[in-house]
Amino acid sequence: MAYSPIFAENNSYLVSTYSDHVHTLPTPPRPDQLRERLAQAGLRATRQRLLILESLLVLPGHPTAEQVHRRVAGLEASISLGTVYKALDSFVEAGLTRRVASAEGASRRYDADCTEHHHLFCTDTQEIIDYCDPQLDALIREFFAAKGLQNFQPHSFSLHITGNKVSNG
Amino acid sequence: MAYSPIFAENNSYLVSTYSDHVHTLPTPPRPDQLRERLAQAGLRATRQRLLILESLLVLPGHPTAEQVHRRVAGLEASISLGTVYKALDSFVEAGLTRRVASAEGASRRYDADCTEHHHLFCTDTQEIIDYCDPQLDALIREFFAAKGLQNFQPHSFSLHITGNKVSNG
DNA sequence: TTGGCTGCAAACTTTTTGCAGGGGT
DNA sequence: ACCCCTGCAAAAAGTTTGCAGCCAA
Repeated sequence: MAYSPIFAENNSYLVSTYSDHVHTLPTPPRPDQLRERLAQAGLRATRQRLLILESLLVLPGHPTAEQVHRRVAGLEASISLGTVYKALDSFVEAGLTRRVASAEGASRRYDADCTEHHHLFCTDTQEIIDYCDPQLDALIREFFAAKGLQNFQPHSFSLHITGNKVSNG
Repeated sequence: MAYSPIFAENNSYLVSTYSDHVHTLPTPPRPDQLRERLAQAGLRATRQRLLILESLLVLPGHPTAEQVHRRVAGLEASISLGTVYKALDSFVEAGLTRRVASAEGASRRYDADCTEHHHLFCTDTQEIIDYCDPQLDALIREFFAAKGLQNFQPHSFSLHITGNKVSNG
């Protein structure tokens, strides 16, 4: 069973990573890797941005700007929430980060993982769980390759699976 | 080709209905049908709620509270935006309405269609297009029936397809 | 050195809340 | 008649913006 432990961020949403194939807990990336990613995106590697990007990669799940700010502020006392918003906007524009589609919750959520993946929404706990499955990806791509969509060219697919965790599935 | 005309609501998102199988433009429901739906949900059929529910069903796509309010206010001069919010909350809680997951846009969007369907996100026009395909539903359900998810019981699936409209797909 | 980035604070948008009064059942 | 629902307005929550100064390239 590939199921990660659950992390709590205050009393907000719980998030974890769920994959039938690989299970990778976020590994804190090395500073030079962060610099590299920022440089490739054409963004300056300031202290703040390094911490913001690292937080995005490290924080379990799909943090809000507020949550990113909380973590960064813990490491670097005086960072402004406005800076976090501006940085996240830049990241999204540069393709470094995605905004996550979610129906619940007031705040926008961000995901540093720009690779294709799916989401499990637990109705009980409000968790948003990442789900990776190349087999499923292939199935969907084959379906649309065979069937096609008139007048629409699909680029990426993300399946939203709503349900709830059970003790034994 | 089953492709509906596109509707504009001011200069906000364009929305239309897209289905490979059936193409139904929202038909204004009869008042007694609206009453029925509210009664079944255990909600009082006030003038305001009838108009709000009707607007949800009639407005093309996935309107925000603001958009619902604009339409209702056009028919019933003095309705409060707060009332729209409260009513929509009740509807969601009663299962009459869903909140739509979306990454873009500041405001929450609502969908009176609680049947299972999927969404096309056009990166060019920002449209959110409904997509119905029982064949796709079956494919996904079969996949998870066969493969299963450990520790998770799926209830519903919604595929988010990002791409863009083309003149000839 | 220079222009992008930061901090701060004000403004703005969206959503929630409290309460008195009205209308559905 | 009861009490859920509405209107109003204030407040809370979330996000954007403007500008002076700073710092990465």
